[in-house]
Formats: sequence, C-alpha cells, structure tokens
Amino acid sequence: MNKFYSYLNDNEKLADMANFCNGLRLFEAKNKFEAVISSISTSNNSIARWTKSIDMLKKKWGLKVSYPSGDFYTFPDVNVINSCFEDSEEEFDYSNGILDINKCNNNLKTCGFGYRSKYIKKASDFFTLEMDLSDISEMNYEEAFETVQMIPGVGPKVADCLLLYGYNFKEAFPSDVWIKRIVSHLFFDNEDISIPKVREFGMEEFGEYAGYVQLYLFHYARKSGLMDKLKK
DNA sequence: AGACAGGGTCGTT
DNA sequence: AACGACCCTGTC
Repeated sequence: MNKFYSYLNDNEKLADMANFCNGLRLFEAKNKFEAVISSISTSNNSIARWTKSIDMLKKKWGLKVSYPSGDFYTFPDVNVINSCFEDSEEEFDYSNGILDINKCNNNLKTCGFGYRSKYIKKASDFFTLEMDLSDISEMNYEEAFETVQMIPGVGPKVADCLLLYGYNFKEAFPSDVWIKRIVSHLFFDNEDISIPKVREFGMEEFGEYAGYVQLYLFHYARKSGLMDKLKK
C-alpha cells in the first residue's frame, strides 16, 4: 500500500479528506466561452495572476449589473473580444501622430494576459468561424479531448481542465508538472514519468471519477507536506 | 538589485 | 521527440 492510501488509515486525515470531498461539487459551466477563455489564461500562469486578468477583462468589457451588495460584471460575449485589440501596438492609431502608449487601453494585454492574449484573440475568431462550443457536450470524452485541442492556446492540460470544469467530464485527469511530481512520487517510486504517461495512468487507475481524484491528490499533497518536500 | 522559475503551448529542429 | 521562446509577477 502506498503513502497516499495509508495516509487515509488515520481517522483525522480521513475526516479531513471526506470534508474536502464534500465541498467538491463540479458542475457544467453555463457559459462555455467563459470556460474556454478562462482555461486558456491559466496556462503556465499563477492562480493569482489569471484570476486578476479575468476580473479585469470582465470589468472592461462585460455588462455591469448592480446589486445592493455591490457591482458585478458579466463575462463579455465572443464578438466583444473579437473587436478589442491584442496589444497596445496594434491598438495605437499612428495616423494622428501622437505617440502616447499610455492612451492605449482597448487591448487584452492591459489585463495582464501576456502572450496568452493572442491565443484568446485567435480562439474567439475560431468560434465565430469554425467551431460551435455546444457541440462538445454531445461528444464522448476522447472525441471532445481531441476536438477541444484545435482551439488556439489549448493543449492537453488545458483541454482536460476545460472538459472537467467546463463540461463536467469527470473522467478527465488534468496532468501538469505538479500532478506529475505527485504521481511519480506516490505511484512510481519517484521515477520521472512523462506528463502524457501520468495522464494515461490517472485515467486507467481512477476511472470515471479521475478528475475528482486529481483534486484529491493535490489536497493530499498540500496537507501531508509532500508538496513542500517536492518543491525543495 | 537582478536573475529566475512558474498549475503549458506553439513553432522550429 | 526534444527544445527554446513567450508575458509578467512573485521570490530568492
């Protein structure tokens, strides 16, 4: 029995895990476009940074809805993103001869998306021209996994996150460098397993709820101190 | 103070 | 199949 499973023999740890799982309720996202753009902006990025970027995007281009408790902004529509600029260079109007870069505010990069701005832009084009996001719901997981990767900025990791969090494909096992380190440590005696292999392993081992187990493994790694150990 | 890596993806060898 | 570039922010 490996460390992950034996960890759960402790009643207190088990109770904590159960509590964690009770809090886990993954639903299908209402707004698929929002799910896609948000997913793209997570790639090679920190949580703090991408959430800030999304908030700013909504504040800039979403519709403001006022409540007594405060203001709220909707996620902008595809064609709204289509009509804004990727960066300040593109946005700048050279024809008036005033080179004030600070006047450029109608672009994605001001939200802090960085190089992901071009993916977001291309992805938006893609939906207006070639792909209908609602079709994904009708596919099986494997087909959806392949299809979704045709979207610019969407590789295997982002695809699985999108399918898990956006479309509620619970069998998706999003595999990134951290889950690779965790899985390598727990199940492969620290052998360096490639990310695609980790994904395969996760899906084989954990089956139809692999997506939940992925979250569960992260929780375990943080709680048990494994995460800190792997960071060294 | 300045280098460096980070919850990947893409384009090029 | 392997490698470097890429925005930008936090960290050493």
